[in-house]
Amino acid sequence: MKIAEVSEQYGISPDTLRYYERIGLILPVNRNKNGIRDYNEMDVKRIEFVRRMRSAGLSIEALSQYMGLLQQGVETFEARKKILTAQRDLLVLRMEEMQKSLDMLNFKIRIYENAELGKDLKIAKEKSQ
Amino acid sequence: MKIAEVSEQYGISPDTLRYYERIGLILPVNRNKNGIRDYNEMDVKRIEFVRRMRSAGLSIEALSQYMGLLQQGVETFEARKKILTAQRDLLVLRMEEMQKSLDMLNFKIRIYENAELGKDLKIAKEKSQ
DNA sequence: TCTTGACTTGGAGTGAACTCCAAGTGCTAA
DNA sequence: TTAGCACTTGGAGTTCACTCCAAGTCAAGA
Repeated sequence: MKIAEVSEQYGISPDTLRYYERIGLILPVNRNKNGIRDYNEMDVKRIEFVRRMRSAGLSIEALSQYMGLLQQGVETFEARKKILTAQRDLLVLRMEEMQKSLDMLNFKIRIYENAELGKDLKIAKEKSQ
Repeated sequence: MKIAEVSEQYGISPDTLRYYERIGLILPVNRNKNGIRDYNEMDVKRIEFVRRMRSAGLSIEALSQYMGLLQQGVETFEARKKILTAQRDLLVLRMEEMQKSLDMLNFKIRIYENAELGKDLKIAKEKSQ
């Protein structure tokens, strides 16, 4: 799979994909005889994971750490789990915060709706007189 | 209320509070005779709102727009509601994305937990022989 | 054969949101 | 009255995460 296809499939620009490789967030991708990147299934799976996690707000730093450990075999299991659970806990906190903000937004929106209703009622009242 | 107290209370640095004022995200705050900012209840309420919304990921741009309209009286009700509902919808989308990421994270964590369990079982098995 | 287009590289540039800094002012406590 | 501290300002610097650029290579199609 070439960079353009991967880019298309996951909505990550080729520049970003190369950037991820450059900073070590994803492993160096195999090249064909012309030096063109040829992403294999494993690469693509990892990119999918990274995309998901980035879209949830995980930092590149945390992901880089995790992806690094992935390369170092079974003895890093515990460390990997630690990173993932820490990130999971952070994510849950962020979501709780967001829920509070959502409630606040909905509350305010309801106020605007009621205000409109009030206006309508006033208009209706005026018309009825 | 002085800037240090507001900063303390909402976990926003004095620099950030001044920055918000500078870019028009919050109104110019009244000063005492020495030119020191003296936040009133209204200021503080707005700061609280901004903090909540920023922590949920709303952009400063969207918030600035909204805060601007707040200053322009009743005829901006509709526009304000529009901004808030648009932001609410964005927020809901983000939260849905995050939920998917959370599911994925939990799934991976469970794998690590099971792997550990497997290791334990293997050890137990070795011991029993 | 020539052009087109996708790719390569290293490095520079961008935008959002802060964060820091230097120089200065003015209350307060010793 | 002098030291210390919290504040003021405008502007510069930082961080994160891309995003763009110039110059070059290569292969396939007209």
